[in-house]
Amino acid sequence: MRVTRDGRLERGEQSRRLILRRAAEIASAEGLESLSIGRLAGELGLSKSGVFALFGSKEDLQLATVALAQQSVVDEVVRPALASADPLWTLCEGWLSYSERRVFPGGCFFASVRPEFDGRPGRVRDAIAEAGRKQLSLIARLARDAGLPDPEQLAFEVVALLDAANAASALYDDASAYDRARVALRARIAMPTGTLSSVATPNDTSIASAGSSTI
Amino acid sequence: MRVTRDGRLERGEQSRRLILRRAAEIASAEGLESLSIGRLAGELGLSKSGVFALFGSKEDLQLATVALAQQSVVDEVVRPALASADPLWTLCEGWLSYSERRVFPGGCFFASVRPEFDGRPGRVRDAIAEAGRKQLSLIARLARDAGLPDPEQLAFEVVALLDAANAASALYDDASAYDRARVALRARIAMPTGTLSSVATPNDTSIASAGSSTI
DNA sequence: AAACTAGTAGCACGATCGTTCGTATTGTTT
DNA sequence: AAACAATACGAACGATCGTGCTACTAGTTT
Repeated sequence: MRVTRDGRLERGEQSRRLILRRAAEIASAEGLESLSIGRLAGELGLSKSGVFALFGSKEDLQLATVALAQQSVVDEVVRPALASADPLWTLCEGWLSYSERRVFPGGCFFASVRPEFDGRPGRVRDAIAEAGRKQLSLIARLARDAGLPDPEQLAFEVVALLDAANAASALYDDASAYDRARVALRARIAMPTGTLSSVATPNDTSIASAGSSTI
Repeated sequence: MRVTRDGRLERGEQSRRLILRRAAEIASAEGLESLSIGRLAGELGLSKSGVFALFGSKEDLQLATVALAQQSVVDEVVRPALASADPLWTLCEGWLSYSERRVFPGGCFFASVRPEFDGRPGRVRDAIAEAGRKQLSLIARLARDAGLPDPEQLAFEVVALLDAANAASALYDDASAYDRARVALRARIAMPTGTLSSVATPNDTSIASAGSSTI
């Protein structure tokens, strides 16, 4: 048994994190295919073969990038929402803020890479689709918990509004799209006016355990 | 003055059409950057330099591809809608059908290429953004003509639903997304039940004159 | 101290990229 | 007939792509 972490693995993980952070930035702005190993190495001052060896293949690098983005959304949006008093609204508002604050420079990572891969089969497409399905089912579950009618239909409409705000802000540099989305969302989701309860039980279900096998 | 068309130009236009049709197919499924001149030439049995010479540069090829896709949407969706009795609903239904029928194999061409270019400045991005703005303003105008309140807000929501249906069907192979969009659209747009009037005056305004300088 | 392991770099490979050049072919104009 | 114009091709360019191989360094295990 070892009481201290392996320094080599630790160094590797740190390098992977550095690379993946940059990879997610590039992918959110220009797509997962514009993400080249040589470019990553050049921008980070590393060797091409070194970056390659840390992931084994380009596809595995893309998969790890998707996993990082997913984890980022779970940590910064999903978990706080699940711990709030009005999870559905908090999730929507948190997601809009997440896109608006440009945590990734191109806005929502998944909105950027989705059209690129929805046409070609493979593990990357499957990972992206799985993330989207989780988002949809989570919203539907929260809508059902909130007693709203036809939760699946509502989830579809909510995701549509979120994505539209992200797309419009990215393409037109028009931040008012977020307000349009908020207006539409408010009309469909009951929103608390004066309740402020930041403490709640963070009951993590299946959502929080997502994509950590590669990193 | 010439009474007959120049045979050389005619041959060139035909080649350009052949190439652009294929280019739009590839781009709608895999993106405008996965569109390589060599690949186009190989799949069509042409020479790489020949394809290149017909457009002058890769960027001009991409611009011409965008223009072709835009013209296709105008011809198959916008024009029939403007000539119908209920333009707004006909536009939405026609657009959904256009995506669902897979006129382009990847679904909506613009939904596929938008995220790829919304992060990098250039003429291609400008062309895509301009097409999106035209779509938005057309829907808003039709909503205003129909007497619906807050046309700009409605246009935002309509486009959101259209895009979401297209995205879901492409990523999940789930055709029911189109029905979800129809349900949501029906709730927001008055739809005629028994009126059938296929004849109307096709008053083309600014929409029909789009993107024909390159071809 | 020796054996082993994970990360990192250098170099080279075949393939493909966009682009350029020279040239042949075909159609139009004079 | 000659001069010109547009399409089309083949070959080659420099650059970049993903990947494989070899060697070196640093950290762990025996």
